[in-house]
Amino acid sequence: MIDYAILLKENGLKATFQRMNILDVVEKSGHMSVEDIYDEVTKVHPSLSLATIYKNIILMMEKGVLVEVPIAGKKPKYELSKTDHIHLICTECGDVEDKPCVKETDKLFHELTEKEHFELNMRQVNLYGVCKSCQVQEAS
Amino acid sequence: MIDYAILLKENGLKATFQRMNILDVVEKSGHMSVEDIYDEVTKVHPSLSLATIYKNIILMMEKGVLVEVPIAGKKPKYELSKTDHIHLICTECGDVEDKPCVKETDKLFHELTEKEHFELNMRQVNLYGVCKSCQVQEAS
DNA sequence: GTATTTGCAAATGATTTGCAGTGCT
DNA sequence: AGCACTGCAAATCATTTGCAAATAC
Repeated sequence: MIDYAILLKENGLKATFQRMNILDVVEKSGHMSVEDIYDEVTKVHPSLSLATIYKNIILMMEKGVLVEVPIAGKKPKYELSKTDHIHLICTECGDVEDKPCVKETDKLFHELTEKEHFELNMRQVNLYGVCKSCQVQEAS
Repeated sequence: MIDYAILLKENGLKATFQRMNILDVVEKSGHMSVEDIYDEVTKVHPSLSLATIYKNIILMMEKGVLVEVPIAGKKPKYELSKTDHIHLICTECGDVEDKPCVKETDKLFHELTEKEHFELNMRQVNLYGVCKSCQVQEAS
């Protein structure tokens, strides 16, 4: 369990009820769109406005608390900043799952960018396909 | 030089002047946003409407002629469908460059998804950082 | 107490849609 | 000739902004 108040203050942001709620639902679900966040948070905190969510996503991204996960053909999702990982994205149900980064892959990316004199700051690996449970449903 | 008329017909689309112009500018530039495409194409074909670009991007994506490249914090870009590759994305100038896929990486992704019983259809690897020429400019 | 943040409502911007006219095959 | 495609204008949807009231520290 993460202490969002500390996380926010460490990053120079006031620990408001709204922000802690946003982080809470994002952490629980893993990956959420703006709409998803709004729907979830308003269950607990019905007066929270969409504008506040937009403002805070931008702010928390600037401070490095949240990261945007862009997805081909869909609205982006947001996740808490964490160690590098791979996204398995189901094109049927839209679910996003994290998998630990493969060490060798990492090394290859570094070699590639070094050769190009490209200063590498962030990696995003998206693997699109059909997840196990959607395959089962298709079969029926 | 690609024959866009054939490419379109092979994919069940009529070879209109507009579509060929869109494919032409995308192929030349490599990666373009909707806005970029509009600006370029209207130089040659001033009456082409934004609506037509939107409609055709969607259609050509459905037919597998174009692919969307989602980019964290920016509008997506579009590219011609081609063999798998890695994107080096400069966060300064926005430029996107293709690099050939690393074979070992590919294998690792397959192993990972097989273990998960995830049916892998498409990979997108985005490496974000600062390109060589932007580093030079920053130094000055 | 003060600076930040929130929520509302309005403004902007991006994308989509409907439809009459046009063009590909 | 016939159906698919285009371009326009209007409609819709997503995101941003300005500002007065509320809140964290």
